[in-house]
Amino acid sequence: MKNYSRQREAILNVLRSTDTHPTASRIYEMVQQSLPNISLGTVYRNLSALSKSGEILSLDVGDGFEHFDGDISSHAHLHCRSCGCITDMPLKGELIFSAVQEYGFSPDTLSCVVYGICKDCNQN
Amino acid sequence: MKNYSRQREAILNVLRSTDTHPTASRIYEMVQQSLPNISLGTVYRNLSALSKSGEILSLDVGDGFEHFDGDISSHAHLHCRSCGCITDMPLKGELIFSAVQEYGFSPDTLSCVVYGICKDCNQN
DNA sequence: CCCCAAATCAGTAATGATTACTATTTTATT
DNA sequence: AATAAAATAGTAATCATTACTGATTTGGGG
Repeated sequence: MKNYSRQREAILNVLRSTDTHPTASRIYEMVQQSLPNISLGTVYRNLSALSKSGEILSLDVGDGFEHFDGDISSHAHLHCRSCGCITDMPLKGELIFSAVQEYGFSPDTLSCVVYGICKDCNQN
Repeated sequence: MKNYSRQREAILNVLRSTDTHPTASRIYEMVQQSLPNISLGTVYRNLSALSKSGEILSLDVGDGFEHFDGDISSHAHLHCRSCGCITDMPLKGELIFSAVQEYGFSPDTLSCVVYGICKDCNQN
């Protein structure tokens, strides 16, 4: 049996059933629908544990909030300076990873954030 | 005449004469050597202005601190999980930028952070 | 089924990087 | 020199995140 608490399962479920990149407090709100008594500290603690174990990704786009991503496949993030949205884009990390190794650096994770204006904001 | 204050000039000089990626409070310490009475708020305000105007880069590696970079040429950052150092690596952004545009996204800045273990930490 | 120890929790308090505020000083122009 | 606008030093406030504490849950024997 997995050594997961109900709380941790619920957090993981929330993250795996969205393609948004919610913050801790947004995740807190979403998990409250199935576990009304969960505490914010529990959300933070489990997000930290899941991130450390590699089951989820932590993402920092410089807006003052830590964002989380249940999709750990290799992809880049497009962050809109206007509306703040974060969208995914496939990205092969091999090229960058091999270049990195020439520096004696052993890579484990790649975080690629492109800043700009998203499609919707461009049209409005 | 540039509408730069002495304080802003000093901050820019500090950033352009190092290849480290200092935090605001480290920059504060460094600038104090030439301007002992500068205040931390002034450092933050000018870093924010310089970053907005594109003269410097703001960099977030997820260690809880905002880092700043006086080198605005296209390059990736290698962040060591062991010692916390940040080193530069040349990176052509064209490939990623052109892919991004297929999403209707207008890119202006690319932030690429590779996490792992640096050369020195690998040897110790 | 019951006990126990380890893990996790809910709730709250503390932390600390960053931002906001205010009275003063500097700067640019006339 | 006078004036108005901009920037500053110093301090107070903000708020996302982390730490803490006593209670609850969990799993493994006996």
